[in-house]
Amino acid sequence: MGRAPCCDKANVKKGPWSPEEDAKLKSYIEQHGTGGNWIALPQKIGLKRCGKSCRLRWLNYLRPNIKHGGFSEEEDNIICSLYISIGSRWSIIAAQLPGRTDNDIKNYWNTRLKKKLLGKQRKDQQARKGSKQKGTAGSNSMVSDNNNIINNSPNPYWPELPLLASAVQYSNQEPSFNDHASLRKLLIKLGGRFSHQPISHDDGTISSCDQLFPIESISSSKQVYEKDSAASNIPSIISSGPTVLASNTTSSTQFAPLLDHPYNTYAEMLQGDNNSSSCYSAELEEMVMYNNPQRTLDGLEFLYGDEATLMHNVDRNGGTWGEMGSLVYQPVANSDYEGLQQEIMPQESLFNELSYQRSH
DNA sequence: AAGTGCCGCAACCGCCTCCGA
DNA sequence: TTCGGAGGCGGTTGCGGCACT
Repeated sequence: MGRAPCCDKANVKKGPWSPEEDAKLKSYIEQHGTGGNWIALPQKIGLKRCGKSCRLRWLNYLRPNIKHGGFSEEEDNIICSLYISIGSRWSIIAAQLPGRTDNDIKNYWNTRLKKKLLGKQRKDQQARKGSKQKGTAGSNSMVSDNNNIINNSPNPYWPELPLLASAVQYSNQEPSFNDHASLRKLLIKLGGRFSHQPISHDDGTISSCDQLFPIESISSSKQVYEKDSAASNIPSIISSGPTVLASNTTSSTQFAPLLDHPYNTYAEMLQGDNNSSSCYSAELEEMVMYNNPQRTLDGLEFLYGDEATLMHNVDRNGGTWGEMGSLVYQPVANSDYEGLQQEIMPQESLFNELSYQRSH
């Protein structure tokens, strides 16, 4: 027994909208508004269209101040940053780009931005592999790629993200993510119930944590994360990896799911139970699904790294390949600057790529 | 000039959430 | 508390235009 259709499919026109239909819909809404009922609207104005179709047409094309195409560099940056932070929440991303619709941004991402980044990333990976073979000792490749940005940052513990620093300022428009505070406010607004939580460590110490957590996942994170399908109930704005959410405090940050993980930190998890290499990728994948069951970073698989690269990093660095996981997972407890550097690295890398693409 | 393949975009589909009865 | 309708959203599809052969 399927869901009842929202309209009579047989008597509804599909396909592209004609100028006449557009005009009818536009003039009616401009005069009377939607009346709070999209389903009834097409009958009122004599359109043989589904109410949902009318809504979509209005929101994406007919309403005033809609922009199409011509995405700016700032917009690219915002889209990428938010995609990394919250995944494919196009409506939320669109809300930060005045005049843009979620559909537009989604299309732009799928057809252009993703490919752009992917192409460059593959180049970089090949270059890295090449340089590793040459035996460039010790350093983490991602860190070395981005040392300049990090080292030039005024705050070594929380380097200003390029996006946040350069986010376009829209006057008289919706707030942009021009600072961490406003971003946090937005997330609170969107996600509702978040809390600042102290972190209890296994050694009995408690550290302040300025990360925002969904309250329900704090109080019962174990139960929540044991329910695979129910994991989607976790506000995914948090669960999908808001790296940019972390404040500029020097306190540790920790991701709620890890509180109940048998390992204290993600790095520890990687180091422990080192009995087979496959367990890393399996756990990685599982946690990706936990964090973002339906919204993995589609098209950004490169952010996880290919398995060869992954294993290579595990071997070389004794399991501290947090730079791979950090895009997908939350920052684990970090007390050292270098660790934090590694966590934010991939995001920096993306911005570098954007800049690179722009300049080539 | 015709055929073919690719790409981008508009629109649809179906699931999920919200809200009121 | 439950249920059903409507809105909202993200994923997917299909068509039209363009480039290439």
